[in-house]
Amino acid sequence: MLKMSKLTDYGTLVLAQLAKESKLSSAHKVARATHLGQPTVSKLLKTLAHAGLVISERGAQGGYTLARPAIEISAAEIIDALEGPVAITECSSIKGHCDLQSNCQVATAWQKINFGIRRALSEVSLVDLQTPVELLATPNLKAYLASPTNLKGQQ
Amino acid sequence: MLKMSKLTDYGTLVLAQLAKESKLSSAHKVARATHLGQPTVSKLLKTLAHAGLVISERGAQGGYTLARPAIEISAAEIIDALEGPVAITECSSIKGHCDLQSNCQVATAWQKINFGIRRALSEVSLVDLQTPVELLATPNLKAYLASPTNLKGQQ
DNA sequence: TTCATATAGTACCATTTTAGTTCTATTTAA
DNA sequence: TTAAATAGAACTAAAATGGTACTATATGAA
Repeated sequence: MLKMSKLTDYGTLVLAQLAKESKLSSAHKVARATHLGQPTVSKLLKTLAHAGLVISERGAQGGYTLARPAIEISAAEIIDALEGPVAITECSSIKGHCDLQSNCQVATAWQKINFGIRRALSEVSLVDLQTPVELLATPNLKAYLASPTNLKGQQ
Repeated sequence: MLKMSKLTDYGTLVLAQLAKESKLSSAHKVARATHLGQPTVSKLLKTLAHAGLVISERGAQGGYTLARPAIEISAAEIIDALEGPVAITECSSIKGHCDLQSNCQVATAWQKINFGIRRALSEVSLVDLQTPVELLATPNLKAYLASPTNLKGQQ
């Protein structure tokens, strides 16, 4: 699976909808536009507000708006906000806190892969997510693993 | 979280252990070497055998061995075997099968990202996972999204 | 002032997924 | 014949997920 939860998927829709509006949008309005349930949208927006990705205004005529321009909101931040930090294995988030640690030969590489994916996601913005793209080429993780000094050429 | 399950993590340990042995190893032996529970290892090996990553031999003196050299077993295959196909969003695995499809502005990009991560994982082998690496550089997904024609230079 | 609108926060529940175990059947070498 | 070993299915407990409900609070406007 290695997949996002539905809520993260929905959250991206919600953020994309907010990106279209310049003014405050209420949860109700966003729900209508995205065809998602209003309570669900409300919950998502609360979480996103808590994470600092959206700003809320309470009271009548209140609502939500993006805290930053869409170009400055990354895919990694969206996932972080709605699912907690990206961690492909459990022990990659908390170093040296695993019973198997002393016997585990493979943790390090999974951690590196996790880190690579995370950084990759941090370079994709909400704008990128909204824009249909023709083709996504393959990031060559294996080449990176084999020859880390190649990094500069890739940036 | 975007993380693997514990079992996939364990499965990698199991495969790494098999890679160390030239002969058949029983589930019991692998369990001892990896410090995992024997029933759990047994279940993992059955699944891995079903996926074709290991070969089993029944009866006394039976056991498991890698179906292919470790260099030819990819991280993507391991995840596929133990968790099903990698799919960062639900609708990325089954095209055009989503209620929100007509309203969903962002599905495509997530699908592309998913595809990129999947391909990246397919280029990391079990050998890479066993070998400690110094640094994993960042695959530049955003650059790929922006200029897909850059692909050739990366391979 | 009052009220309708709207977010904040928490708690809750049903469903699904996950992790792990157990049991029976079958195979095979000694 | 028997012990060792995998095959396969079923089962259970615990955790995560998706969604809802409820109370409290803030604010603009009649």
